Amino acid sequence: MPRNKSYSDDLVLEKAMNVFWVHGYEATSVRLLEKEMGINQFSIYASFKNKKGLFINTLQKYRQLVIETSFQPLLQEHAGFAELERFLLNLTTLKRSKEIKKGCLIVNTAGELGEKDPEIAHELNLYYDFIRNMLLRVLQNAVAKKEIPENTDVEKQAGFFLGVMQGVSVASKTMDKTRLNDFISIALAQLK
Amino acid sequence: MPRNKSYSDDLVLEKAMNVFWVHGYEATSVRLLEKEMGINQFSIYASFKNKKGLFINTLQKYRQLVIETSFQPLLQEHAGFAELERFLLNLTTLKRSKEIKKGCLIVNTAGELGEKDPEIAHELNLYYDFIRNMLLRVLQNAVAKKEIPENTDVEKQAGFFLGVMQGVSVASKTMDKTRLNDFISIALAQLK
DNA sequence: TCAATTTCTAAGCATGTGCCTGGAATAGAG
DNA sequence: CTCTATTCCAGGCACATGCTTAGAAATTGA
Repeated sequence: MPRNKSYSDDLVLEKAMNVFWVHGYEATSVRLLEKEMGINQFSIYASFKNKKGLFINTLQKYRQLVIETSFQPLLQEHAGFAELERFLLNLTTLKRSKEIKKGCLIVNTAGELGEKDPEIAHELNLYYDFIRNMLLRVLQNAVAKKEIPENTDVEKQAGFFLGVMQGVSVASKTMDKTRLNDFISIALAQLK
Repeated sequence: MPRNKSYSDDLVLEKAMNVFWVHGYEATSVRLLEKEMGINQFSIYASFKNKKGLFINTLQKYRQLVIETSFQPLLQEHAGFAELERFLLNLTTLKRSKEIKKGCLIVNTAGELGEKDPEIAHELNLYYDFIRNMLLRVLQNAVAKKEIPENTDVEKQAGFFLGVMQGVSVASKTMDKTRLNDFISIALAQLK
């Protein structure tokens, strides 16, 4: 009986994600969103409740998307030092593509909103925990494969590389590619 | 002949700095500024031209203030590894004081505005260049004092620690103190 | 074909935004 | 004291903000 939606929630969500990614949360207006998403304000509020609801959906979409693409090499069962190295060095070219230095949406959000909103903070923590666990597994694999010393404190190192990733995200907005590569290569070399 | 100002530019600037620090640039309204600075909007525009002008003055004030306080130990002529270590470990307690995780104003701004505005971007670069040079001198001292290996690539290391500092700034908003300490201690240990 | 049900459109709400203006208050110079 | 330059204050400007609502348009089952 009902009339059908003329748009896909998933598709417009991806467009919203890019808007938030470029402008941040506060600086993104609902007017701009409806323009870029190609749907009316009414539809935005009907599908995602309000601006914050849309943003949280956006963060979830981002996590899903990054896991499906960038993180894929690190999520392979056998991923070790080589995969970590390639992944990190890839970041420098990835983040700076399209002449727009967008950084990581999650890190941007942590920087802008921190823990001011509990729901959003929860979303950030989900992301960070996922990364920490992923890195932990990679480092354990690297130890098992004898790519890094046996006595490596993999827990600490996982936290360290999470910090490095956050640093790369903000540094990518002001550092040039060479310096970013230096930053990463030192972080990696330290694993021996 | 003129009537005298009833406020000190420097003093109200410091108050403005704290407002921008907590809320970021976009989310800080002129109404809130006049309230916290204790002066009328007219006076704000008379003294600092407009909101952006005030913000740029704020960034300069911040740089000056940080140099006079936090960076002081590192700017001593003989500052070496010990000073670097104490400085970095201090960051974790500093940034998280007052239950508010403000991070570094410059890094926050880089995250929020990136290079969207050239004047602001210039201000950020001034700050980063200053830090890089400061770190470079400290590392050179450390080499001279034989605290770290002679063949250390001090230029790269200076860039590395600048990246670490940026990472600490954003990580301080979500990581607990222990993890932050782990992050920093690994970065330091890597110097051997 | 028609009625039910949902989507969409456009207009508008109250409030907040950065910035400006006219005139009162204040202080120094003559 | 008077004149004048400057600061301060109140109010207001045009526009942007997040969000809502009434009604038209569209799609389905009966």
